[in-house]
Amino acid sequence: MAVTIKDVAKLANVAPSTVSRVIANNPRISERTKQKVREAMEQLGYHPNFIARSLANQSTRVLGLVLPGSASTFSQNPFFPTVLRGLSEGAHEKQYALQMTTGQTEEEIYDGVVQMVQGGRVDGIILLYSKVEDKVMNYLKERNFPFVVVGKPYKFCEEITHVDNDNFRAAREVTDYLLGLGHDCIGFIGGDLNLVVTVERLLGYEKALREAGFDLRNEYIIHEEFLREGGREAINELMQLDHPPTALVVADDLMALGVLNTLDEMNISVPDDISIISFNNVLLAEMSRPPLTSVDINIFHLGNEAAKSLIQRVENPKEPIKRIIIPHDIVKRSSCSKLDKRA
Amino acid sequence: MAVTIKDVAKLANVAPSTVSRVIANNPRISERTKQKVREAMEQLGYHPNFIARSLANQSTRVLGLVLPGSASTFSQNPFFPTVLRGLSEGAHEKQYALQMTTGQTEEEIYDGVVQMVQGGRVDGIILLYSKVEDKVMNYLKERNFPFVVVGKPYKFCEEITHVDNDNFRAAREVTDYLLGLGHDCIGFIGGDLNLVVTVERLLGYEKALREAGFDLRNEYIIHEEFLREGGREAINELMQLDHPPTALVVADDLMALGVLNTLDEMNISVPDDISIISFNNVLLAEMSRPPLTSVDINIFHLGNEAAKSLIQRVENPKEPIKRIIIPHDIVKRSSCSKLDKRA
DNA sequence: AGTATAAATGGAAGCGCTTTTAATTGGTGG
DNA sequence: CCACCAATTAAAAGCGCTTCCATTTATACT
Repeated sequence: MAVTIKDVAKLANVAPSTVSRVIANNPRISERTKQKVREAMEQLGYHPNFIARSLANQSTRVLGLVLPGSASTFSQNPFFPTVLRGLSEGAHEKQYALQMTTGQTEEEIYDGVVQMVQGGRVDGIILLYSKVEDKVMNYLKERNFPFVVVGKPYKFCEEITHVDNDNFRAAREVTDYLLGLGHDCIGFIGGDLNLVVTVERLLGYEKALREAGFDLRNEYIIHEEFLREGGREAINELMQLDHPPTALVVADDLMALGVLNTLDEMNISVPDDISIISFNNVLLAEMSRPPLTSVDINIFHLGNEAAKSLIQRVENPKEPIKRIIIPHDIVKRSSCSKLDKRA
Repeated sequence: MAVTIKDVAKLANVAPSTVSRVIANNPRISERTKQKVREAMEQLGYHPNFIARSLANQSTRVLGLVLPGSASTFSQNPFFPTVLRGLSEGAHEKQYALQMTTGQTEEEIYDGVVQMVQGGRVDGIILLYSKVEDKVMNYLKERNFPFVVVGKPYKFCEEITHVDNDNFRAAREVTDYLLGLGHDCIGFIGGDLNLVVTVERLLGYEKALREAGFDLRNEYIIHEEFLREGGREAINELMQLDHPPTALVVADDLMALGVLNTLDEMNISVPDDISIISFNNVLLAEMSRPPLTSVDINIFHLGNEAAKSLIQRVENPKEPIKRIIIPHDIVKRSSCSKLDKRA
């Protein structure tokens, strides 16, 4: 059995309560006693037991993380480790630990969250995704358990603290940018429509086109998590149209890489034949050929702010609901060019 | 305050201890009582408090995860989310949760581990890297705290349960493969030499060359975490040699992508001018141009087995030390070709 | 000196659960 | 009809810590 507060107390000739106060650096204990107790702790190699402390305090200093189901893009997308780093640093600063739910199906994940919450394992929860109808989010909201979402909640946006980019605006800007380059046939390739981020980006794209006076063409919009096989055909179809798009807005760098790849096979050159702009600006955006023009969404900050604001909320339940928008910016590389009007 | 075991006991008209036994499904409780108690639990929406249980049991059912420092490759490498998925599924099966240490510097990470261990936060620890001299590993080994490492421990390999690929052999096979394609000038591009995996792969490469009767040429070996700028120059230098290599063994897909990119800029064609083979076979290996021939190391299994064997160890301290080798296989795509001897 | 007051520390209860030990019950067989 | 045993269930202690309340000790002020 490890050394406990009692052992320290005995050695230092004080009461356990005094030792506890020394740990908390309670001002009601004299410096002399503190010193004495600290020496005893040192000597015995004492480390406070977190579990016992948690039980007494009714607080664990642990934040729960909920990842989207395993099958999703996440499992290979560098987005993930990067937010995690942000979260991790934010949590560490305030001495919080991170714990993840594990589970493959949606149901398993939900159960995991319930366990975390009702089992008192965590003080707060971070949702690393935002889906259109999400059981987990509803549950947390109903119980009024402290949580933040990374992304924009589908509903009750004003009532849920979240940190997100302005994806709508970003998509508009990006589309405008392509428009500005002279493109008038612009396609959109997005991910899972159940994810709010996809929806937002799509809406921004549509808005920009409409504002510029263009009709939306359904054939120009492709949805799928088609990082692999699926993509090939989709792109193929797209390029077989009478007026194939001369530019594409792609909702994610990893997807864009797939698109790049497929286009190359089809002998379509980027950016000469078609321009591509994508989102996230992960490392590989810079390593692809051509390097991708991509919207840097500041993934690290997304995570970092999420952790920080959750902790605030946990430590002060009266903390008001917040919506934190992380700025984005377009990093121009070589995947977009002016439309050559000769065609 | 949440509903406790006492509330349930009161409602069911039994003692708290009985409720506890019902939770554990203790055979000493009659079916009739169990039923009664379960109904009460249901009615009150009772969920056991994990913290209290952990305190009483001296066991948390939480596994600690130690990631390499944030600056490392990890933060953008899809390796990470994939092992995590493997770990996560392995842990979930046995109802364990995962908790991460957070910390940027090596010192911070070490402190985090000590907190986890001495603070009784976790029952076991998984090291997601293996460095040449690792304070954390030494600490865990010394304390005889249950842990496994993903990768091969630098020292005490026989005394530490670990799960790894046979990277030495894989590198040899890969090099032999290139040799078999007629290449006789083969370069090696590796990551951080402090990581055991880099060393192993390098050794395998060297061994293969020596066995084939070639001298090792230092100019052919590049080390750096040069995913970005650094890489450019290194490759440049390499290709300026009198006899530039006609094939490269690259220690990681992400690196290989960078290399591919740089070579393209230099107008060197893969695989016509130079063949490339890399490791890990993450998704982007398949999405690069040309698609990379890569060693699939079964990242998911690496994580999965790590979780499973740690849990075994935790639940049975007498469990013998194990070394688990996950099989690898070379996935041939289009980045390697026979050497054209015309040159 | 004597009491009021503040400062410092000790004692004990309690956080929610498990587990050991004790008590109760209902059958059995002599 | 009662001692005796197995089967159930209850009571209480304990996990290591915090914190409320009580007690002691030092300091100040009449």
